[in-house]
Amino acid sequence: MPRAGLNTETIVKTAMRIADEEGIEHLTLSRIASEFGVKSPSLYEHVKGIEDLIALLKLSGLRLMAQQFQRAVIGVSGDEAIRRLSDSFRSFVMEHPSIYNLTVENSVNDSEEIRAASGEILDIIYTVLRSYKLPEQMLVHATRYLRSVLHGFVSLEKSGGFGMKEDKDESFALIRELMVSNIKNWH
Amino acid sequence: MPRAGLNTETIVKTAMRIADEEGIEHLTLSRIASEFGVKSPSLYEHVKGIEDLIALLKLSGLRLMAQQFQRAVIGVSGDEAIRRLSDSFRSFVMEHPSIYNLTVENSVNDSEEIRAASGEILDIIYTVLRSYKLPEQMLVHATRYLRSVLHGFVSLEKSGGFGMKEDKDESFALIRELMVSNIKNWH
DNA sequence: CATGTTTCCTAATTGAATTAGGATATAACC
DNA sequence: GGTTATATCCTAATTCAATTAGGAAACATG
Repeated sequence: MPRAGLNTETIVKTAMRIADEEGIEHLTLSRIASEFGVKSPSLYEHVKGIEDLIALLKLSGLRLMAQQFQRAVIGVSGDEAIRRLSDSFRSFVMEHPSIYNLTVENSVNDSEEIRAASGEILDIIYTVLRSYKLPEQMLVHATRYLRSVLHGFVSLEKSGGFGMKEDKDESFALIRELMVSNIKNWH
Repeated sequence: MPRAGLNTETIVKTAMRIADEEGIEHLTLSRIASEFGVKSPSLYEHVKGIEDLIALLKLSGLRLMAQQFQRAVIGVSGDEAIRRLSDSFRSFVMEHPSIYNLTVENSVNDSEEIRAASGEILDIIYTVLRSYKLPEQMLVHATRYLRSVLHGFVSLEKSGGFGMKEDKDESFALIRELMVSNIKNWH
């Protein structure tokens, strides 16, 4: 019987798809293996185990997020950069609900690579907000505010916390503009 | 050998403690059973299974939250009510990090009781914001804004997303006042 | 104290994660 | 092409959590 041609990258990609489409609770090594027509022990040649795989998913998610945010703010700054970043943030979470959840949890066990990718994302936000010339300490608070609003909105939206009625796009647009105004007039 | 005197309520309480103190990933029926000096099958006399228990935890958490929010805003209104609600929100999440996570996820499988408890919490927020006399549609947006900021801040704080440096209490106080101001001047 | 019910038990099943060790496909080299 | 080495995948077996079946003894009730 020929080999399946597995490798770490394809396993991570497939795992990401399963997690986002079917929910992280359905992500098992057996489930992934069956996707490739192999048995679960075969995966251990390519990933150390389920925890290692989850860490790889998290890293992959963080890097993808950093890339998308980076692209979103290329060539723009100030209010428009906040808008682009916000929309990009929301899109990422819509597209990768389960992976996004992984990226939010910080742990003392996180690898250097994961820390670096997280840091990169944070740097993008800082860079965007730095153009507003706030004092350094206020920059920290403003960044926390921006992150809180974005994370809060999209995770509540994702988890069905906003109910059916009333347009969520409208809420988001409104809140996004409120944020822009707040940061512009930060005191 | 005498009986352990188990009942649904004490099991839920113990489960809540284990989840919040040790993390939801350590919450197993065996772990709970060992806490009472019994074996895991014994628990099935009192809860239908682990999923049922989680649902009970969620309901219990929602009711506790509703109660604490209710108490926090008794006798106050307007800006001060927003402040009390915000602080109460943050305290709850600090005290019950794992249970809070359960309360955030909405599901089509949620029982009527869970929906009712969720609705009660939402009603408290609506009541607080209603005193600002916004048009009904804006009330929806403003509520979503308030919930986003609170949920966003406390979950990022809880997950270690804000790093070590800079005082988080100060960030929270600042952001809370910004929220108050935004709602007061909602346009 | 006799009886019925409830509570807790042991034993057994299922499914996921994991490890050990083996077979063979593929690669590397002569 | 043939030989050898390595990598990839396998089966078999272990552990642990959840669950179910069925039994025994505690407790409540009269």
